[in-house]
Amino acid sequence: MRLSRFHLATVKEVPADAEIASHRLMLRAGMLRKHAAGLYTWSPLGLRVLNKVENIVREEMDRAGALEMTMPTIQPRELWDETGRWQKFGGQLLKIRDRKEAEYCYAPTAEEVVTDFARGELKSYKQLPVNFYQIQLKFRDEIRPRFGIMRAREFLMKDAYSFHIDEADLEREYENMYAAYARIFTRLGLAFRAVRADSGAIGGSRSHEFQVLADSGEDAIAFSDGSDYAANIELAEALAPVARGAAAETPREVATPGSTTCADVAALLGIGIERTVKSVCVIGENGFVLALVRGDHEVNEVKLQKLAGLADYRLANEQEIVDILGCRPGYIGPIGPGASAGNKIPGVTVVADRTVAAMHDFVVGANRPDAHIAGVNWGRDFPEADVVADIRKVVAGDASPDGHGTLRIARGIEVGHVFALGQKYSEAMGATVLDADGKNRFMQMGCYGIGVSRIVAAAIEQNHDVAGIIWPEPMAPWRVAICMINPKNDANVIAAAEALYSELNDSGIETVLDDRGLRPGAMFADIELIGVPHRVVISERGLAAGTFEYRARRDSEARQLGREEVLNLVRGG
RNA sequence: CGGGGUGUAGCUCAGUCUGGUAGAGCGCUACCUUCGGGAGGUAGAAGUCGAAGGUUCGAAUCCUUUCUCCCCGACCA
Repeated sequence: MRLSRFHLATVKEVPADAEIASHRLMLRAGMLRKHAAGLYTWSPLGLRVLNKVENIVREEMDRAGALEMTMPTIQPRELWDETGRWQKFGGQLLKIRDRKEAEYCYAPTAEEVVTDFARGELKSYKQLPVNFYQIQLKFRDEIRPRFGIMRAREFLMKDAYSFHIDEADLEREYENMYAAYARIFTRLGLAFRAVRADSGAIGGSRSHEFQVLADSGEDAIAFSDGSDYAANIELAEALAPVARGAAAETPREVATPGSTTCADVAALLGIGIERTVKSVCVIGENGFVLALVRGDHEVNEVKLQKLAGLADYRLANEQEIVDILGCRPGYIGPIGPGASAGNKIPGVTVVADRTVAAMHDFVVGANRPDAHIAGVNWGRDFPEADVVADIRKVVAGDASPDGHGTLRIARGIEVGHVFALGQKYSEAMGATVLDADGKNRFMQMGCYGIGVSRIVAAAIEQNHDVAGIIWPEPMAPWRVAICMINPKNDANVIAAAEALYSELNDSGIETVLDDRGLRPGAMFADIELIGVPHRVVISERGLAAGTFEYRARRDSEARQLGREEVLNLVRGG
């Protein structure tokens, strides 16, 4: 490609609200232009990169035996009613009507359509297993699109769906896809980690997310320093602590005016925050629930949702708290007015984190303004909790759930997800095949997603410097850039550049020739910003000395080298 | 969904409080000088000031309505 014929549209300034590196750099490099919240045009430069990612994903999916196809982006309501997801998917589902007022949605995913396809096509176990996939735009009406293409509303996704006669074969394909994903992200040159993920209310057998490690990631992941354990923090188990210690103190009310947080109370009393307990008020199916975690811990919403009656819980508002506990937030606790073992607070279910259930001689809110009670103990000063469960987020330093090592916390960008669905969709939609005994059986299903467009942003988060993007070679728009210095002054510069350009392209190395006639500084700035891995500079000076200048994007200095040396470097990678 | 902010030239933003008829930098066009790290000069083109309504002799500026985009927030009591 000659840059004079390409639409390279770099800019120096970007909107102040582009906050993370990948968003800023994609805008500055002219890869993206926004039209509305979460809706972007991919420029020719952006698309070159996106296509690189897409092709690697396609190659590895094909290699893993999956079959590419394409399904409609506009999908009829009837199919979504079969699984109940027309309602359950919520506000992220974009619903539209045609001229006859018939209802459709723009696909956020394609389980319904692929299952509809499969139940029509697949009649015998002999046709199984099979794995269908597509690479296609999806639309999810995100509450808050942000970070450019990282969390856009319209995005490019590879979605695959596999069908099996039994769980064992689903398990085999799950492993197959897991391995294919690892190959894809390795080939793309990304630092990633596969982590156990929440399988949600769907109740599938297993689920793993592939997370690209980056401080700007929206997900938190926990991993052990002593084993290969890694999980999304939503899922990571906090191990049950050792048995509760014996009560040593007696309860005493302490005045804590203005101290509404555990940290405030601990500081006021001169004790460690790990001796305080935090009370969170939520409303579940069966009414008011007081969830207790240690003062320095946080409630894990996903874990809490899994408890009976809390699937659709919400936080209580201040009025509800006052009505039930007779006290405003800040001084809430599990102790009723009488402070005795038999004294339950009417209408309140107490759910204690396992860590809290093992505490003794601790501090809780008094359910009276400006007061806490210190030195309290379970079963003596108030009843044992109605439910004891793991409801807290793990923190760095917790023991690893597999018993080996301690946990650390890192941030990640979810770029892939593999999921064993089981029979959720095949049952809901009646997708059966005849087995070897001539009996109808619901197919076992798996689904496997990759955020193709998100990978582009994630790669930039991991690979950039002050000058711009540093593409991993497999996704670079071009492998080599040739820059000419003052070509107008010396026809030999043009001749040498053209010759090298032809030779590289002819040998299959994607090369861009900067023939725009810019001054060197502007030219170098552009080539660095768009992240081309190898740069060759051809100048009158260099030709006189019989050398080209070579610099890899990650190098700090350029080198003057002979033509053959440059060719070897550029080819060798 | 709640709270806050924003909208002026292709881009980034001043100007709005205190009403008087449109500005800067970058980019773009032409020419001159430059030419190894985003050059300098000269001359230009370019905006129904988000939209609608109102107040006023006069509105980017004040008032009302509405839309857009952005940020913060479930909350840790």
